[in-house]
Amino acid sequence: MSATADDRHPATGDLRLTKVLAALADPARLAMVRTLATVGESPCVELRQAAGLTISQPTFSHHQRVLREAGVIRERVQGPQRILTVRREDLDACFPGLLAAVIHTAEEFLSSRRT
Amino acid sequence: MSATADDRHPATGDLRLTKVLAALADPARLAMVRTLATVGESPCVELRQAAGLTISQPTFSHHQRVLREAGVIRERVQGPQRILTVRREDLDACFPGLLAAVIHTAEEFLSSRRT
DNA sequence: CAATCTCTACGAAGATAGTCGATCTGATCG
DNA sequence: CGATCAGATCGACTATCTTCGTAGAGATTG
Repeated sequence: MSATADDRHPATGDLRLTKVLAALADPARLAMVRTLATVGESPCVELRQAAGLTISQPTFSHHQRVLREAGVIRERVQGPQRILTVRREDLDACFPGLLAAVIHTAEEFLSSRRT
Repeated sequence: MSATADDRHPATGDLRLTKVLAALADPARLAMVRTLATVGESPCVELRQAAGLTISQPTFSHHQRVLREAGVIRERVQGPQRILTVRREDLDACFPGLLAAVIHTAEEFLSSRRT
């Protein structure tokens, strides 16, 4: 409906809260988003390492897809690799405060060892 | 570990973000929480109506259980019925801003007809 | 005690999600 | 072109979730 849609990423106006929450309601994906929000942007391989995930590459790719289709992250092709970023502005526009709350809590997770 | 646990409700310190997000990542449960946050408290039957849910009574009871076990709502026995409330303080203590973000968005949902 | 009202608990059936190994595509570099 | 590196896609398997009808448990009312 609005901008940003390119067949792989949902438009900003098409984001749905239940989908975003479902996308974030997984330890692996939460770690991905939290790490991505911290480092700004990152290609898949590096993110998988940086997030400390021990999952297989196809599984990572699956989670990446869930996050992308929910509108949480964006993919940018750069040479042979995909650069991932969090769709901060779009998420803040649709669900004000949500991302901040999730990320802030997620950071506390790191230090308090709760998952 | 901390207070509030009574075998049915998790203690405040035991709340997990992924569980809370998963509990909220369902249209029916989201409607329950949003409505409950608005009316303050309500027994099951009234909440089911107020939230505009067309699900069966056992299904409602199931969702109610998911929310309770995630620590999102609290049940208080009053005569033959259970009074439900949102665990605002506990949620705000563990995940600052999360509940507000979800509820605020949910209210916009009502008027903009997006689900 | 019987009836009723409010919910819980118990399967069961169908759908969805997470995981992986194997394979494929697409870009880059000799 | 051949090799390689970065990911995507394809089944397949398992586990969990959603939903319901039926039945049960606890409180209140006659």
